[in-house]
Amino acid sequence: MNRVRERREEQRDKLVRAAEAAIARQGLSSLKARDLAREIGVALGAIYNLVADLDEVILRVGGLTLDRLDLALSAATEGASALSPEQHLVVIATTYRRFAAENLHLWRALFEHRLPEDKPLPEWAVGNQTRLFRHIHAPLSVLMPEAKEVDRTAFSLTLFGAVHGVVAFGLEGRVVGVPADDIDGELSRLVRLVCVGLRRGRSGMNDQP
Amino acid sequence: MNRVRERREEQRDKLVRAAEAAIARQGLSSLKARDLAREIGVALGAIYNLVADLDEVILRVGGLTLDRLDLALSAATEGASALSPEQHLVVIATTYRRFAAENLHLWRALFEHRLPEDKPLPEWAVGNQTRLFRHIHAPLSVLMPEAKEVDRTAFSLTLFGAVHGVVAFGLEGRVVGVPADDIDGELSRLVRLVCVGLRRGRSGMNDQP
DNA sequence: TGTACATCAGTGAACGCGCGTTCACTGATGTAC
DNA sequence: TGTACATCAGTGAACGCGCGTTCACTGATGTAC
Repeated sequence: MNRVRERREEQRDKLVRAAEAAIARQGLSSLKARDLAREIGVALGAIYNLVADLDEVILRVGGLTLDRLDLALSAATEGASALSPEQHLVVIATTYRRFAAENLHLWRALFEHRLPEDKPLPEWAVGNQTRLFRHIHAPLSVLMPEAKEVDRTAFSLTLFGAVHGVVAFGLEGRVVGVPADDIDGELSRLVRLVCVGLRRGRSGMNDQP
Repeated sequence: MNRVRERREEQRDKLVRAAEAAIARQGLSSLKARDLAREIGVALGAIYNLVADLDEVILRVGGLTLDRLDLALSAATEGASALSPEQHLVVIATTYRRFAAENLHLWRALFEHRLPEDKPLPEWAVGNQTRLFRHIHAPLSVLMPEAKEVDRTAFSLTLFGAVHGVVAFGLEGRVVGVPADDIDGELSRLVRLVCVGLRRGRSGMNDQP
Protein backbone atom coordinates (compact mmCIF):
# COMPACT_ATOMS: atom_id res chain seq x y z
CA MET A 1 0.00 0.00 0.00
CA ASN A 2 0.95 3.62 -0.31
CA ARG A 3 0.91 4.26 3.38
CA VAL A 4 3.83 1.90 3.63
CA ARG A 5 5.95 3.48 0.96
CA GLU A 6 5.29 6.92 2.30
CA ARG A 7 6.45 5.91 5.72
CA ARG A 8 9.47 4.26 4.21
CA GLU A 9 10.45 7.44 2.52
CA GLU A 10 9.81 9.53 5.56
CA GLN A 11 11.99 7.20 7.53
CA ARG A 12 14.73 7.37 4.98
CA ASP A 13 14.55 11.10 5.01
CA LYS A 14 14.87 11.11 8.77
CA LEU A 15 17.84 8.83 8.43
CA VAL A 16 19.59 11.07 5.95
CA ARG A 17 18.86 14.14 8.00
CA ALA A 18 20.24 12.46 11.08
CA ALA A 19 23.35 11.56 9.13
CA GLU A 20 23.66 15.12 7.91
CA ALA A 21 23.48 16.44 11.46
CA ALA A 22 25.99 13.87 12.65
CA ILE A 23 28.49 14.71 9.94
CA ALA A 24 28.00 18.43 10.46
CA ARG A 25 28.75 18.02 14.13
CA GLN A 26 31.50 15.45 14.20
CA GLY A 27 32.76 14.87 10.70
CA LEU A 28 32.37 12.02 8.31
CA SER A 29 34.52 9.56 10.18
CA SER A 30 32.25 9.72 13.20
CA LEU A 31 29.23 8.54 11.29
CA LYS A 32 28.03 5.25 12.82
CA ALA A 33 25.17 3.01 11.85
CA ARG A 34 24.24 2.48 15.49
CA ASP A 35 24.08 6.19 16.20
CA LEU A 36 21.82 6.75 13.24
CA ALA A 37 19.51 3.94 14.25
CA ARG A 38 19.23 5.29 17.77
CA GLU A 39 18.76 8.80 16.48
CA ILE A 40 15.75 7.93 14.36
CA GLY A 41 14.40 5.50 16.91
CA VAL A 42 14.69 2.17 15.15
CA ALA A 43 16.75 -0.94 15.66
CA LEU A 44 20.10 -1.27 14.00
CA GLY A 45 18.97 -3.68 11.35
CA ALA A 46 16.08 -1.50 10.28
CA ILE A 47 18.20 1.06 8.52
CA TYR A 48 19.05 -1.55 5.95
CA ASN A 49 15.45 -1.55 4.91
CA LEU A 50 15.82 2.13 4.13
CA VAL A 51 19.17 2.21 2.40
CA ALA A 52 21.54 -0.30 0.92
CA ASP A 53 24.47 0.71 3.10
CA LEU A 54 26.17 3.66 4.70
CA ASP A 55 27.70 4.72 1.42
CA GLU A 56 24.24 5.45 0.17
CA VAL A 57 23.54 7.57 3.22
CA ILE A 58 26.72 9.54 2.70
CA LEU A 59 25.99 10.10 -0.96
CA ARG A 60 22.52 11.33 -0.12
CA VAL A 61 23.90 13.73 2.43
CA GLY A 62 26.33 14.92 -0.22
CA GLY A 63 23.39 15.55 -2.48
CA LEU A 64 21.75 17.72 0.13
CA THR A 65 24.96 19.63 0.66
CA LEU A 66 25.34 20.30 -3.04
CA ASP A 67 21.72 21.40 -3.14
CA ARG A 68 22.31 23.90 -0.41
CA LEU A 69 25.49 25.13 -2.03
CA ASP A 70 23.62 25.62 -5.25
CA LEU A 71 20.98 27.55 -3.37
CA ALA A 72 23.55 29.72 -1.65
CA LEU A 73 25.18 30.56 -4.95
CA SER A 74 21.85 31.36 -6.54
CA ALA A 75 20.88 33.59 -3.66
CA ALA A 76 24.18 35.40 -3.69
CA THR A 77 24.06 36.18 -7.38
CA GLU A 78 20.42 37.02 -7.54
CA GLY A 79 19.91 40.07 -9.68
CA ALA A 80 23.46 39.61 -10.85
CA SER A 81 22.67 41.40 -14.04
CA ALA A 82 23.67 44.55 -12.18
CA LEU A 83 27.11 43.10 -11.56
CA SER A 84 30.03 43.00 -13.91
CA PRO A 85 31.17 39.48 -14.71
CA GLU A 86 34.24 40.16 -12.57
CA GLN A 87 32.14 41.05 -9.57
CA HIS A 88 29.86 38.16 -10.29
CA LEU A 89 32.75 35.72 -10.18
CA VAL A 90 34.15 37.26 -7.04
CA VAL A 91 30.80 36.85 -5.36
CA ILE A 92 30.68 33.22 -6.38
CA ALA A 93 34.14 32.59 -5.03
CA THR A 94 33.57 34.25 -1.70
CA THR A 95 30.16 32.65 -1.34
CA TYR A 96 31.81 29.32 -1.89
CA ARG A 97 34.39 30.17 0.74
CA ARG A 98 31.74 31.15 3.23
CA PHE A 99 29.64 28.10 2.53
CA ALA A 100 32.65 25.88 3.06
CA ALA A 101 33.54 27.62 6.30
CA GLU A 102 30.01 27.45 7.63
CA ASN A 103 29.56 23.84 6.62
CA LEU A 104 33.07 22.72 7.25
CA HIS A 105 32.48 19.07 7.99
CA LEU A 106 29.79 18.59 5.39
CA TRP A 107 31.90 20.32 2.81
CA ARG A 108 34.90 18.17 3.68
CA ALA A 109 32.77 15.06 3.50
CA LEU A 110 32.11 15.89 -0.12
CA PHE A 111 35.75 15.31 -0.88
CA GLU A 112 36.82 12.85 1.78
CA HIS A 113 34.32 10.21 0.92
CA ARG A 114 35.57 7.77 -1.63
CA LEU A 115 33.49 4.73 -2.40
CA PRO A 116 35.11 1.37 -3.10
CA GLU A 117 36.40 1.56 -6.61
CA ASP A 118 34.55 -1.55 -7.72
CA LYS A 119 31.07 -0.19 -7.28
CA PRO A 120 30.13 2.81 -9.36
CA LEU A 121 28.27 5.93 -8.38
CA PRO A 122 24.54 5.12 -8.34
CA GLU A 123 22.78 7.02 -11.02
CA TRP A 124 20.59 9.08 -8.73
CA ALA A 125 23.81 10.59 -7.40
CA VAL A 126 25.25 11.66 -10.71
CA GLY A 127 24.96 15.14 -12.05
CA ASN A 128 24.54 16.77 -8.70
CA GLN A 129 27.70 18.67 -9.36
CA THR A 130 27.33 19.55 -12.97
CA ARG A 131 24.59 21.94 -12.08
CA LEU A 132 26.99 24.03 -10.02
CA PHE A 133 29.13 24.96 -12.95
CA ARG A 134 26.40 26.93 -14.60
CA HIS A 135 27.01 29.60 -11.96
CA ILE A 136 30.50 30.10 -13.25
CA HIS A 137 29.63 29.50 -16.81
CA ALA A 138 27.35 32.49 -17.23
CA PRO A 139 29.75 35.30 -16.30
CA LEU A 140 32.55 33.48 -18.04
CA SER A 141 30.65 33.59 -21.29
CA VAL A 142 30.73 37.36 -21.14
CA LEU A 143 34.45 37.38 -20.51
CA MET A 144 35.28 34.82 -23.16
CA PRO A 145 32.87 35.73 -25.92
CA GLU A 146 34.90 34.34 -28.76
CA ALA A 147 36.08 31.15 -27.10
CA LYS A 148 34.66 27.82 -28.12
CA GLU A 149 32.04 26.28 -25.92
CA VAL A 150 34.21 23.34 -24.82
CA ASP A 151 36.90 25.80 -23.96
CA ARG A 152 34.60 27.79 -21.74
CA THR A 153 33.39 24.65 -20.06
CA ALA A 154 36.94 23.48 -19.45
CA PHE A 155 37.85 26.81 -18.02
CA SER A 156 34.82 26.85 -15.73
CA LEU A 157 36.21 23.74 -14.19
CA THR A 158 39.66 25.18 -13.94
CA LEU A 159 38.45 28.31 -12.29
CA PHE A 160 36.31 26.33 -9.89
CA GLY A 161 39.25 24.11 -9.10
CA ALA A 162 41.45 27.09 -8.46
CA VAL A 163 38.97 28.71 -6.14
CA HIS A 164 38.39 25.43 -4.39
CA GLY A 165 42.11 24.96 -3.92
CA VAL A 166 42.56 28.36 -2.35
CA VAL A 167 39.60 27.80 -0.06
CA ALA A 168 40.80 24.33 0.90
CA PHE A 169 44.31 25.47 1.69
CA GLY A 170 42.89 28.33 3.64
CA LEU A 171 40.41 26.36 5.68
CA GLU A 172 42.39 23.24 6.36
CA GLY A 173 45.17 25.18 7.99
CA ARG A 174 47.20 22.35 6.59
CA VAL A 175 49.77 24.54 5.00
CA VAL A 176 51.53 26.90 7.35
CA GLY A 177 49.25 29.48 8.86
CA VAL A 178 46.78 31.28 6.71
CA PRO A 179 45.04 34.17 8.39
CA ALA A 180 41.48 33.05 7.81
CA ASP A 181 40.22 36.56 7.27
CA ASP A 182 42.47 37.04 4.29
CA ILE A 183 41.06 34.22 2.24
CA ASP A 184 38.31 36.30 0.73
CA GLY A 185 40.83 38.97 -0.12
CA GLU A 186 43.04 36.45 -1.82
CA LEU A 187 40.13 34.92 -3.68
CA SER A 188 39.02 38.25 -4.94
CA ARG A 189 42.56 39.09 -5.99
CA LEU A 190 42.94 35.82 -7.83
CA VAL A 191 39.62 36.08 -9.61
CA ARG A 192 40.14 39.69 -10.57
CA LEU A 193 43.59 38.96 -11.92
CA VAL A 194 42.23 36.18 -14.06
CA CYS A 195 39.53 38.50 -15.32
CA VAL A 196 42.03 41.19 -16.16
CA GLY A 197 43.97 38.55 -18.01
CA LEU A 198 40.88 37.46 -19.90
CA ARG A 199 39.92 40.99 -20.87
CA ARG A 200 43.31 42.28 -21.80
CA GLY A 201 45.08 39.10 -22.74
CA ARG A 202 44.25 36.92 -25.63
CA SER A 203 40.76 36.16 -24.41
CA GLY A 204 41.90 33.04 -22.65
CA MET A 205 42.38 31.14 -25.85
CA ASN A 206 44.22 28.05 -24.91
CA ASP A 207 46.98 27.89 -27.44
CA GLN A 208 50.47 26.65 -26.79
CA PRO A 209 49.43 23.89 -24.43
CA MET B 1 77.02 2.12 21.97
CA ASN B 2 77.04 3.70 18.57
CA ARG B 3 76.62 0.48 16.69
CA VAL B 4 73.24 0.19 18.30
CA ARG B 5 72.01 3.63 17.41
CA GLU B 6 73.21 3.24 13.88
CA ARG B 7 71.32 0.04 13.44
CA ARG B 8 68.28 1.62 15.01
CA GLU B 9 68.35 4.37 12.46
CA GLU B 10 68.96 2.01 9.60
CA GLN B 11 66.00 -0.01 10.73
CA ARG B 12 63.83 3.04 11.00
CA ASP B 13 64.86 4.08 7.56
CA LYS B 14 63.94 0.67 6.22
CA LEU B 15 60.62 0.98 7.98
CA VAL B 16 59.86 4.34 6.46
CA ARG B 17 60.93 3.19 3.03
CA ALA B 18 58.71 0.16 3.32
CA ALA B 19 55.84 2.40 4.30
CA GLU B 20 56.56 4.66 1.38
CA ALA B 21 56.45 1.73 -1.01
CA ALA B 22 53.27 0.43 0.55
CA ILE B 23 51.49 3.76 0.28
CA ALA B 24 52.73 4.28 -3.25
CA ARG B 25 51.32 0.95 -4.26
CA GLN B 26 48.08 0.73 -2.34
CA GLY B 27 47.31 4.09 -0.83
CA LEU B 28 47.42 5.37 2.70
CA SER B 29 44.49 3.39 3.98
CA SER B 30 46.21 0.12 3.17
CA LEU B 31 49.14 0.84 5.40
CA LYS B 32 49.29 -1.84 8.12
CA ALA B 33 51.69 -2.26 10.99
CA ARG B 34 51.86 -6.01 10.42
CA ASP B 35 52.76 -5.59 6.76
CA LEU B 36 55.54 -3.19 7.61
CA ALA B 37 56.95 -5.50 10.25
CA ARG B 38 56.92 -8.42 7.85
CA GLU B 39 58.43 -6.31 5.12
CA ILE B 40 61.45 -5.27 7.12
CA GLY B 41 61.76 -8.67 8.73
CA VAL B 42 61.00 -7.97 12.36
CA ALA B 43 58.24 -8.88 14.74
CA LEU B 44 55.22 -6.69 15.06
CA GLY B 45 56.20 -5.21 18.39
CA ALA B 46 59.64 -4.23 17.19
CA ILE B 47 58.48 -1.36 15.06
CA TYR B 48 57.46 0.45 18.22
CA ASN B 49 61.10 0.59 19.16
CA LEU B 50 61.72 2.49 15.96
CA VAL B 51 58.80 4.89 15.92
CA ALA B 52 56.19 6.05 18.36
CA ASP B 53 53.27 4.99 16.21
CA LEU B 54 52.04 4.78 12.64
CA ASP B 55 51.34 8.48 12.55
CA GLU B 56 55.03 9.08 12.85
CA VAL B 57 55.69 6.73 9.97
CA ILE B 58 53.19 8.51 7.81
CA LEU B 59 54.60 11.91 8.65
CA ARG B 60 58.09 10.72 7.80
CA VAL B 61 56.89 9.39 4.48
CA GLY B 62 55.26 12.74 3.88
CA GLY B 63 58.60 14.36 4.55
CA LEU B 64 60.26 12.21 1.93
CA THR B 65 57.53 13.03 -0.55
CA LEU B 66 57.93 16.73 0.02
CA ASP B 67 61.68 16.34 -0.37
CA ARG B 68 61.23 14.68 -3.69
CA LEU B 69 58.74 17.27 -4.83
CA ASP B 70 61.17 19.97 -3.87
CA LEU B 71 63.84 18.19 -5.86
CA ALA B 72 61.60 17.83 -8.88
CA LEU B 73 60.76 21.52 -8.81
CA SER B 74 64.40 22.46 -8.46
CA ALA B 75 65.39 20.22 -11.34
CA ALA B 76 62.63 21.55 -13.56
CA THR B 77 63.53 25.17 -13.00
CA GLU B 78 67.27 24.73 -13.14
CA GLY B 79 68.80 27.50 -15.13
CA ALA B 80 65.47 29.27 -14.90
CA SER B 81 67.15 32.58 -15.36
CA ALA B 82 66.63 32.01 -19.06
CA LEU B 83 62.89 31.78 -18.51
CA SER B 84 60.45 34.58 -18.10
CA PRO B 85 58.67 34.55 -14.76
CA GLU B 86 55.55 33.48 -16.62
CA GLN B 87 57.26 30.48 -18.12
CA HIS B 88 58.90 29.75 -14.82
CA LEU B 89 55.55 29.61 -13.06
CA VAL B 90 54.03 27.49 -15.79
CA VAL B 91 56.89 25.03 -15.43
CA ILE B 92 56.33 24.88 -11.69
CA ALA B 93 52.64 24.23 -12.15
CA THR B 94 53.03 21.50 -14.71
CA THR B 95 55.87 19.92 -12.79
CA TYR B 96 53.62 19.81 -9.79
CA ARG B 97 50.90 18.21 -11.89
CA ARG B 98 53.25 15.60 -13.20
CA PHE B 99 54.68 14.85 -9.79
CA ALA B 100 51.19 14.40 -8.41
CA ALA B 101 50.22 12.11 -11.26
CA GLU B 102 53.35 10.01 -10.98
CA ASN B 103 53.13 9.79 -7.21
CA LEU B 104 49.39 9.68 -6.96
CA HIS B 105 48.99 7.79 -3.73
CA LEU B 106 51.89 9.43 -1.97
CA TRP B 107 50.68 12.81 -3.04
CA ARG B 108 47.17 12.06 -1.86
CA ALA B 109 48.51 10.82 1.45
CA LEU B 110 49.94 14.27 2.02
CA PHE B 111 46.43 15.63 2.18
CA GLU B 112 44.42 12.67 3.40
CA HIS B 113 46.33 12.11 6.55
CA ARG B 114 45.01 14.01 9.46
CA LEU B 115 46.40 13.35 12.88
CA PRO B 116 44.19 13.38 15.95
CA GLU B 117 43.56 16.99 16.76
CA ASP B 118 44.80 16.66 20.31
CA LYS B 119 48.37 15.85 19.47
CA PRO B 120 50.30 18.46 17.56
CA LEU B 121 52.66 18.06 14.65
CA PRO B 122 56.03 16.94 16.00
CA GLU B 123 58.61 19.61 15.44
CA TRP B 124 60.81 17.60 13.12
CA ALA B 125 57.84 17.51 10.75
CA VAL B 126 57.24 21.24 10.65
CA GLY B 127 58.55 23.45 7.94
CA ASN B 128 58.80 20.74 5.34
CA GLN B 129 56.31 22.65 3.28
CA THR B 130 57.48 26.17 3.74
CA ARG B 131 60.51 25.42 1.67
CA LEU B 132 58.36 24.68 -1.34
CA PHE B 133 57.01 28.15 -1.57
CA ARG B 134 60.34 29.64 -2.41
CA HIS B 135 59.93 28.13 -5.86
CA ILE B 136 56.91 30.28 -6.45
CA HIS B 137 58.19 33.19 -4.53
CA ALA B 138 61.14 33.95 -6.78
CA PRO B 139 59.34 34.47 -10.11
CA LEU B 140 56.53 36.18 -8.30
CA SER B 141 58.89 38.79 -6.97
CA VAL B 142 59.67 39.79 -10.53
CA LEU B 143 56.01 40.05 -11.39
CA MET B 144 55.05 41.94 -8.25
CA PRO B 145 58.02 44.24 -7.76
CA GLU B 146 56.20 46.90 -5.86
CA ALA B 147 54.05 44.69 -3.66
CA LYS B 148 54.83 44.34 0.02
CA GLU B 149 56.60 41.21 1.12
CA VAL B 150 53.67 39.83 3.12
CA ASP B 151 51.54 40.40 0.11
CA ARG B 152 53.82 38.40 -2.11
CA THR B 153 53.99 35.62 0.44
CA ALA B 154 50.23 35.52 0.74
CA PHE B 155 49.88 35.39 -2.99
CA SER B 156 52.43 32.60 -3.30
CA LEU B 157 50.13 30.56 -1.16
CA THR B 158 47.11 31.56 -3.16
CA LEU B 159 48.71 30.67 -6.42
CA PHE B 160 49.91 27.38 -5.06
CA GLY B 161 46.45 26.66 -3.73
CA ALA B 162 44.91 27.47 -7.07
CA VAL B 163 47.29 25.22 -8.95
CA HIS B 164 46.80 22.48 -6.42
CA GLY B 165 43.05 22.78 -6.75
CA VAL B 166 43.14 22.44 -10.50
CA VAL B 167 45.47 19.46 -10.26
CA ALA B 168 43.37 17.82 -7.57
CA PHE B 169 40.14 18.24 -9.48
CA GLY B 170 41.85 16.96 -12.54
CA LEU B 171 43.45 13.90 -11.00
CA GLU B 172 40.71 12.82 -8.67
CA GLY B 173 38.24 12.51 -11.46
CA ARG B 174 35.86 13.42 -8.70
CA VAL B 175 34.13 16.13 -10.61
CA VAL B 176 32.62 15.07 -13.87
CA GLY B 177 35.12 13.91 -16.43
CA VAL B 178 38.28 15.87 -16.96
CA PRO B 179 40.31 14.75 -19.90
CA ALA B 180 43.59 14.15 -18.10
CA ASP B 181 45.67 15.41 -20.98
CA ASP B 182 44.13 18.83 -20.76
CA ILE B 183 45.19 19.58 -17.23
CA ASP B 184 48.57 20.96 -18.20
CA GLY B 185 46.90 23.12 -20.80
CA GLU B 186 44.47 24.45 -18.25
CA LEU B 187 47.21 25.05 -15.72
CA SER B 188 49.25 26.96 -18.20
CA ARG B 189 46.22 29.00 -19.21
CA LEU B 190 45.41 29.82 -15.62
CA VAL B 191 48.95 30.77 -14.71
CA ARG B 192 49.45 32.86 -17.82
CA LEU B 193 46.19 34.68 -17.26
CA VAL B 194 47.22 35.53 -13.73
CA CYS B 195 50.54 36.76 -15.02
CA VAL B 196 48.90 38.92 -17.64
CA GLY B 197 46.75 40.29 -14.88
CA LEU B 198 49.76 40.99 -12.72
CA ARG B 199 51.64 42.75 -15.51
CA ARG B 200 48.85 44.77 -16.98
CA GLY B 201 46.56 45.07 -14.01
CA ARG B 202 47.33 46.90 -10.85
CA SER B 203 50.31 44.72 -10.03
CA GLY B 204 48.24 42.47 -7.88
CA MET B 205 47.82 45.01 -5.13
CA ASN B 206 45.18 43.66 -2.90
CA ASP B 207 42.93 46.62 -2.34
CA GLN B 208 39.19 46.43 -2.04
CA PRO B 209 39.21 43.22 -0.04
C1' DT C 1 91.29 -12.79 27.39
C1' DG C 2 87.51 -14.21 30.44
C1' DT C 3 83.46 -13.77 33.42
C1' DA C 4 79.32 -11.65 35.67
C1' DC C 5 76.08 -8.49 34.84
C1' DA C 6 73.04 -4.86 32.65
C1' DT C 7 70.69 -3.19 28.90
C1' DC C 8 67.49 -3.13 25.58
C1' DA C 9 66.27 -4.73 20.78
C1' DG C 10 63.33 -8.12 19.49
C1' DT C 11 59.25 -11.45 20.06
C1' DG C 12 54.38 -12.53 19.11
C1' DA C 13 50.31 -13.65 21.70
C1' DA C 14 46.85 -11.18 23.63
C1' DC C 15 44.31 -6.98 24.60
C1' DG C 16 40.99 -3.85 23.44
C1' DC C 17 38.29 -1.58 20.57
C1' DG C 18 35.36 -0.49 16.85
C1' DC C 19 31.86 -1.34 13.68
C1' DG C 20 29.20 -2.60 9.18
C1' DT C 21 26.19 -6.06 7.96
C1' DT C 22 23.39 -10.26 8.31
C1' DC C 23 19.71 -13.20 9.68
C1' DA C 24 16.25 -15.93 11.99
C1' DC C 25 12.53 -14.39 14.14
C1' DT C 26 8.15 -11.21 15.67
C1' DG C 27 4.38 -8.86 15.16
C1' DA C 28 1.93 -5.11 13.09
C1' DT C 29 -0.48 -3.94 8.96
C1' DG C 30 -2.76 -4.62 4.89
C1' DT C 31 -5.45 -7.83 1.68
C1' DA C 32 -8.92 -11.19 0.14
C1' DC C 33 -13.05 -13.18 0.71
C1' DT D 1 -17.87 -6.15 9.90
C1' DG D 2 -15.14 -10.30 10.68
C1' DT D 3 -11.69 -13.91 9.86
C1' DA D 4 -7.62 -16.25 7.77
C1' DC D 5 -3.68 -15.28 5.63
C1' DA D 6 0.43 -12.90 3.50
C1' DT D 7 3.72 -9.48 3.61
C1' DC D 8 7.36 -7.12 5.21
C1' DA D 9 8.97 -3.47 8.50
C1' DG D 10 11.25 -3.98 12.53
C1' DT D 11 14.32 -6.43 16.05
C1' DG D 12 18.91 -6.95 18.15
C1' DA D 13 22.12 -10.63 19.00
C1' DA D 14 25.69 -12.47 16.59
C1' DC D 15 28.95 -12.68 12.82
C1' DG D 16 33.05 -11.41 10.82
C1' DC D 17 36.65 -8.72 10.16
C1' DG D 18 40.31 -5.61 10.90
C1' DC D 19 43.96 -3.71 13.34
C1' DG D 20 46.97 -0.55 16.44
C1' DT D 21 49.27 -1.12 20.53
C1' DT D 22 50.95 -3.34 24.78
C1' DC D 23 53.55 -6.36 27.61
C1' DA D 24 55.87 -10.10 29.93
C1' DC D 25 59.43 -12.46 28.38
C1' DT D 26 64.11 -13.90 25.62
C1' DG D 27 68.39 -13.57 24.25
C1' DA D 28 71.91 -11.07 21.90
C1' DT D 29 75.13 -7.44 22.65
C1' DG D 30 77.82 -4.37 25.07
C1' DT D 31 80.11 -2.96 29.57
C1' DA D 32 82.92 -3.34 33.83
C1' DC D 33 86.36 -5.42 36.20
